Amino acid sequence: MTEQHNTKGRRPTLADVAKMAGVSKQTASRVINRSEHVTEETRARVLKCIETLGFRPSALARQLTSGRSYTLGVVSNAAIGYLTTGDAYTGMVRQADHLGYALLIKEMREFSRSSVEIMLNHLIDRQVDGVIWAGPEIGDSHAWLDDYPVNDLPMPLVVINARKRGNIDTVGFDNFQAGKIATRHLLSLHRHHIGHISGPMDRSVAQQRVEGWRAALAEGGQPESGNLCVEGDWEAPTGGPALRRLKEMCPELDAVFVGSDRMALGVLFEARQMGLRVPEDLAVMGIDNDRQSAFFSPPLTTMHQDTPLMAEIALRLLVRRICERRGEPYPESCAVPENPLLVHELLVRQSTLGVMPMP
Amino acid sequence: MTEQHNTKGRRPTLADVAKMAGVSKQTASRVINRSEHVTEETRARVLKCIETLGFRPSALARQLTSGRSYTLGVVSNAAIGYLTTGDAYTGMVRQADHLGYALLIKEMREFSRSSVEIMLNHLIDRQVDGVIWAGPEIGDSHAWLDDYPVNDLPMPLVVINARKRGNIDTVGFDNFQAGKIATRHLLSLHRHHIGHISGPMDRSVAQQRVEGWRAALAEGGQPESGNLCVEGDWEAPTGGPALRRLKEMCPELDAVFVGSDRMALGVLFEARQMGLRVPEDLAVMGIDNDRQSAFFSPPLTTMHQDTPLMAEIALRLLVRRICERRGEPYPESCAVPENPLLVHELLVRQSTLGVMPMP
DNA sequence: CTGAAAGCGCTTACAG
DNA sequence: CTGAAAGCGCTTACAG
Repeated sequence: MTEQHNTKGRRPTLADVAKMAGVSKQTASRVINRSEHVTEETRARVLKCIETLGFRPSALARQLTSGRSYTLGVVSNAAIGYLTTGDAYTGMVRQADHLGYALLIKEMREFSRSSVEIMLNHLIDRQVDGVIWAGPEIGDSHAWLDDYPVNDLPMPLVVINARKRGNIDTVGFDNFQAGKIATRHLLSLHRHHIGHISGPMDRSVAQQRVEGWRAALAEGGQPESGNLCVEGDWEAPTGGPALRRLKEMCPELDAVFVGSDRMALGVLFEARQMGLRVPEDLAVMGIDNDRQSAFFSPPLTTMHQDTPLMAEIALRLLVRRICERRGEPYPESCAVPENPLLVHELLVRQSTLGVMPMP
Repeated sequence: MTEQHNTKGRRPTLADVAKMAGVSKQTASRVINRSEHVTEETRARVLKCIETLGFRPSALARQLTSGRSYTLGVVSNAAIGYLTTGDAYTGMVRQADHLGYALLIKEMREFSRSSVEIMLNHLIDRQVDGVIWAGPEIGDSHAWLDDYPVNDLPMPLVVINARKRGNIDTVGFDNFQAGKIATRHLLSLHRHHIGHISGPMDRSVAQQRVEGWRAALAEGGQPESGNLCVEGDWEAPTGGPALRRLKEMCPELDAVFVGSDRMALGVLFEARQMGLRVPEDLAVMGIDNDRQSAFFSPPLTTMHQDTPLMAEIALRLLVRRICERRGEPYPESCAVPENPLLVHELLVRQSTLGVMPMP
């Protein structure tokens, strides 16, 4: 049975155990917390009582007295972070479970200073041991970090998916580098008019990918292509119209680096409508490596992004910080670098290469 | 500032407020909890002290004494439920936020009776107000519900994404009906060899979709097609091989109802390889309405499934149950039906219809 | 090794 | 309308 009840009809408490075992609550507590200083005999007796009473300590009471909740706050923005957030949850939940923490999920829609404070206060009031700030960086959504005394917070905080700032722990991808590598790949195919379809330009991720693309163009001696940029919204429907705009701007367009695989799907769709052969007339590559892009038509060259891994690393870093603050040793698995910047991996498929991969 | 400190250097407590205002803790508490029985004058004085001290009540202490945590436990299986779970989170987080609850996420990998009990005990120990059992039904993962005294749990529980059983609150989709409607659509196109590619057959969702497909075939006078079923794993890579199998089993195959949009993408890919025209030679339809399927090649006919909505409804039902147990009125928005069974919507696109939708 | 006391920060009866 | 006391179920010093 899940619930044992004592004579009073409530859950058994430590006091019940102590009474039954004929010891003090303190000693019973020692047994539960595996303290050394208990006779083997006493321990056995107490354990037996715990067993027969079906006693389990109240996590709440423990949290209140010990100041440790084994709960991590996750602040996200489900409405906007949608896909990436979903993938990130996978990694965080898995790792939290592994390290013995529960995740307390809260959502934010608005990023004013006062909203941020309300959110942090909520988490402080619930005494979470640490916080992962997981909403995507939109406009100045993360500006508060610049002048907020983050180190005065009662718990450590790790930011994911945002630009690095100051000495605030941040875990994310090197989107600048990713944009560069993607564009270099297109350059290596001897394309001379390499356009870009970006995500929303108020997103730091989108900005960094654009910057990487421009840097590679300059490096490759084609800085003039740097104007061939049209803004999308990450989703498939904006891919097609953006492609048409690019074609208008530059009829010789022979390659496009698309800021997300989803928009790239829209581009491939529109290219077909326009009678453009991919990759012969137009090389197309995406970024993110959605799990379906290998089956696009043609299969999409992209940059693989391991979002669950990123989230796992963020969680480990957070646990490391928690332990450090309390002067405890941290689990070996939490020995991650201080400011990990993950890299995407180039995945070449038919949409740029034009030959079938081996079956 | 987030943190105000009293002279002792800790967060101010109710006692600090009471002392400063020259009232009892009880009265201070009344002000915080908006009790009627306080003089306007006293209230003002206490509020002022709260303000200057920067006092905020400890959520933990309140939970311990009031027996209410405004936290909902969500038990999922991120590793397996991946996409659906991600979409469901979106709805749950949004609705929880709206109703003033936080979500405590826990993951399960294994579904033995003892694992289930450990999980429930964890949640009980943390005094969650209610639980959403969100892992997908795999094999006998939900068998424990058949003989578990769910009503003896200290909190209400709502199951999503699983077969309805007994008087346990369940929220989900009518996958049987969805399979039927999908197949009827193919029948209406005068297809005579309608195959099916299912999800993993140990999943109740996959089973129900198969059953719906068979029921429609029987109803349409083509029961013999009921053998044309090949099992996939929900993901794109299994779609192609499954299509080849079906073609071997029945060279006249002229339509296929695919158990997920992702597998359907694999099917479309393979159909191209095989030189089959879609929909002329083979009508293809999926189910789920992934956000990209409108841009497949050709755009995929599918059944729209509003997973976030399902999750929202589950959360509302749970909050309703919580309030009912405590004899409190529940928010108007929580007046959902007792056992909502959501329906998919048929979305006809080119992969079955063969004409371009209006632009 | 073990225990009596105080405390975590609130709320819930019970009085007045 | 207001308050003194007890209690929620533990843990943390402090003694012995």
